[in-house]
Amino acid sequence: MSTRRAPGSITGGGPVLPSPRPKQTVHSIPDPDLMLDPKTLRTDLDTVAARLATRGFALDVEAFNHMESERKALQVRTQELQNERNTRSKSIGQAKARGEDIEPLKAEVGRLGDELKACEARLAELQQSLSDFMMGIPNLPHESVPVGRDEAQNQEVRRWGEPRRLDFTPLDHVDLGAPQGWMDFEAAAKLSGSRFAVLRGPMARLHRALIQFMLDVHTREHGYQEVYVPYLVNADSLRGTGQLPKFEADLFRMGGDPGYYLIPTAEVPVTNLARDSILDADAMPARFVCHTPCFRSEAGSYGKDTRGLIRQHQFEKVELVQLVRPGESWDALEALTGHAESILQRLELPYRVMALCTGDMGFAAAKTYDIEVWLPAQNCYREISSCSNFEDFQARRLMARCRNPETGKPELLHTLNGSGLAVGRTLVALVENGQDAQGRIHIPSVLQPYMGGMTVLDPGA
RNA sequence: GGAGAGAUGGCCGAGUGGUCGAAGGCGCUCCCCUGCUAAGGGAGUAUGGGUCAAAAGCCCAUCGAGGGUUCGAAUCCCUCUCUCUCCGCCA
Repeated sequence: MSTRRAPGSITGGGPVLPSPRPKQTVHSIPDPDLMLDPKTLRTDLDTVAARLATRGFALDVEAFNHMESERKALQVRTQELQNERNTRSKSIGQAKARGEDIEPLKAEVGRLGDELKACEARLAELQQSLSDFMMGIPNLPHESVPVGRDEAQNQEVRRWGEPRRLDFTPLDHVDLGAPQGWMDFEAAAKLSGSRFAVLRGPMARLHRALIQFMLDVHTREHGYQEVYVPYLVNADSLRGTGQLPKFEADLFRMGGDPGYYLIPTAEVPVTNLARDSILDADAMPARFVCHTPCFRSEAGSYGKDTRGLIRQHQFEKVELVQLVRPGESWDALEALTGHAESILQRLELPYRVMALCTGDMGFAAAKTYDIEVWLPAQNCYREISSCSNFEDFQARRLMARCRNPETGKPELLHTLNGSGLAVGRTLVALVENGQDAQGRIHIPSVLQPYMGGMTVLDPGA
């Protein structure tokens, strides 16, 4: 994952684990793992192209049509040949059982095999190209998404809280934390390099308190089930949520054979819980909350946010993930965004909610709200959470389905996720918004129980 | 890390080259019978894909994954993954 959006979503649901129950297999003739619905693509290509254009994605309609018509002809022919081989082989078996001479029959079917092999090979190749092509197509934006080219066209949806009026010049979190040794970037640079941090004493505790607080709110009040997951995942999982193949440069990859990747967000392991499975309707809206470290290479962000905790190779995040029935995901997105907002409200941190425009959304999202928190030292709002509905885009890659209780048939579920919240950035906001003229940092009351009753971080104490 | 065993449908479990997408049992659904309950009888019960405007139908694929042998593979060969047992080591 990179700097910007990562897929995420939320949906309502009891704190019930999906009971994955694997099952699956597909193959032989590779079914392309697609992102958009292949049927829509075939039947309504022009509309799709037009909607993608609003995101600045130029769909090569001609290339698609070309591959698709060839695929169709080839697949039909291949299946015909397979059918013929099957029936003839079957009759050979019967002839043999009757004690007839089967040599001539064998020779005949053998000839058939050559064409079949060629067809299968070409079809596999073509399916692969088609799959690669489709894997590169981003999701269709929802109609409510503002059309725009970049960040500047994002729309503010609402604002909560008033930035505090200060009668002194606010310090940023580095100036507030580093002199005390609460934040130590030099030590981190020695241990690892740039874009790492060491926290000490009360700051480390405050950081931990935030995590506990967020998990408690989401599990107790918002109906999420807490999950603990691996921080190293395989390539299949990253493909499922869309980080691969396009964004490999944003990831840390481990050496060795399995080639594990460090997770860039808990979205990857948590959403992949549903991979290759069919969830029962009664498990259905499934809501998960998960605290993990996140690792991002931040390739291409040289010189950006180099100071402080804002952009790190390693940071903690509490992630909200929802798996919902299609048709419920838009309500779920609003709910999930509200769950993330409620953390900021309780922490008394002013924020605003932005609807990302078509050009600024992540690859897999149908719609994304960014929540931006007020940072007095920067005198602006900065992203602290990104909440997205992916509809069935991720689910199609994941083969994540749920059973429709009416029809009894499996159907693709919808995935959502959002940060609830990014812990490092929340710490930054807390420190900067909570400062006073003496450089003390006031702890919001909801956090005090997690700090042993401490009400203030005092550099003099 | 060493030694061995295994992976089949929602579950259990047959199946070592041919009519097996897969016996049988369990579970589940529907129907019949039965004044409740219990018992009994019958039918159905995987997933993905193609063709089609769509449905039906037809067809293809799937017995952990990938490759190979063969006219034909759940069954034979190779590679990989995962699970279990024992030993060692560790948190």
